[in-house]
Amino acid sequence: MNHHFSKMSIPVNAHLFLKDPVSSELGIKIINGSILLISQLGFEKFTFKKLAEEIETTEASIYRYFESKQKVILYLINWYWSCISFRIYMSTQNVLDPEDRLLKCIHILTAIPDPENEFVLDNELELKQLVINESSKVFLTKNVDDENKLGVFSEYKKVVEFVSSIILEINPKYPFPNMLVSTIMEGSNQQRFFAAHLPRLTNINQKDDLVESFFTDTLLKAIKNEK
Amino acid sequence: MNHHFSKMSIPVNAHLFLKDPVSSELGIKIINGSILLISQLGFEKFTFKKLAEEIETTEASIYRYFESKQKVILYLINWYWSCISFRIYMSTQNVLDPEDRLLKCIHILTAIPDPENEFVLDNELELKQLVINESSKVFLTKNVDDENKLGVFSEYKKVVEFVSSIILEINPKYPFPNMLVSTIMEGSNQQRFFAAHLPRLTNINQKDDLVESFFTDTLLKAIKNEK
DNA sequence: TTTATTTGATAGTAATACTATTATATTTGC
DNA sequence: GCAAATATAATAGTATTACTATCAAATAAA
Repeated sequence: MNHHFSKMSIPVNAHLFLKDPVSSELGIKIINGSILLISQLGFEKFTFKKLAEEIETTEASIYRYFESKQKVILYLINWYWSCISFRIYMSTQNVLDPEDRLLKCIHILTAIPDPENEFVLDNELELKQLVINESSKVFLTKNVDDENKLGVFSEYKKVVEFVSSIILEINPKYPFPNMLVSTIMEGSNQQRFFAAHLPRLTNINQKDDLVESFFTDTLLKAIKNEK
Repeated sequence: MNHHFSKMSIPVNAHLFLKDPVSSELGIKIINGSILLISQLGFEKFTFKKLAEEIETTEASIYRYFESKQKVILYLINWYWSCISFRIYMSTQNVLDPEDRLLKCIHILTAIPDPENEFVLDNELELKQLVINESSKVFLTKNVDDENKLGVFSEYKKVVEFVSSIILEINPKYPFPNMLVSTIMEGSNQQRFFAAHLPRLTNINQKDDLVESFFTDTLLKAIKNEK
């Protein structure tokens, strides 16, 4: 199942663009070109000049959509988290047992979705890879506080709080729900990066993907048992 | 207890500098100036020109010690992990019970050390803050693989493997020791960043520092219980 | 005190991250 | 169908960055 980027109304914070890129052909080309080039070059070496060449337009035209390359990557990451949020909503809606709901969330947060069997939006897999490789850089700047004021991270926070509330439903006395969830969300991406580049930091082998099992195991033990 | 940077023989990978900065006055000024400026400006806005102004030398002179600003920050982070490694070695040496040893490690990895009561090297606290704010950016580049080949991350890996081996001593069947340790090492820094800038992602309040308790709790539950 | 070695001063370059201006298409409203 | 609005392209320009190169002056080692 594949759904079109432009057709899905995944909301993205309007402070991130000057002109809504999904509103025009060129805008869509900017988005798709950015995903491609950031993945290829890494965010540091990604420039609007190279992007302009790639999609056959000019730097000046791109600047009419996005104020800076930081805003572009923030836009993409924002879109990705909106997308995760949407998937979590879809897959927990009709699930009564909170533990089942929690497992669905952990799956969405930690696994690489399988387009054969799962609902996957267009561009979602490429974006996940981009988030794994680049997203921390965007958090860890002197601008976080300003960007946070603009609501750039609210989608992310909503996910954390939604999953945390399920944890509290299961164990109302668990003292660290948000820390646990944000650790899992960031940790699972980090472990995938380590698996690819610094495998001695992980226990991941070629055969099976242990990321989801590890975090599921850790989470369930953490919230269930009293010390 | 405070010990001098230059006097301690904390080893740093020799591929990271052109000329050993601890071997000269200017070299030490480059290190200390870098710590200061990277903390103030963030790594992105840190430049050798600004550093040269700060420590009253020239860009060209700095380039005789370090090939690039990336190498400088890698040097600092490398030094930090050497330092952690040294502290872990010191504080576990004479501890027989593996669980006690593990708790000491987790303390060193997750807590902000207290210079009143603990052995703390000169610059260590500033460097810890720098690692919290900047270190992920240095991992997450297209150069990781090359840097990894030069052994830049070996100190980090050694810590992971040392702590993992204690976990396996306690529970030889635990399947994810390295993942657990690296998640804790990165996660604790990340949680401190979140606490300072995106507090809704954590459960940290002003009064007490929950980072160590959270990770200790999670770790002990993870390795002790069978599902 | 000669000779290395280290540092300083200065210059230069290609690339980056923009801003500004003007011209040319394209769309839309009437 | 045409003027008016809007979107895009083409081009130029700027300050800063991340270096490299050269040469002279200061300092330390033999």
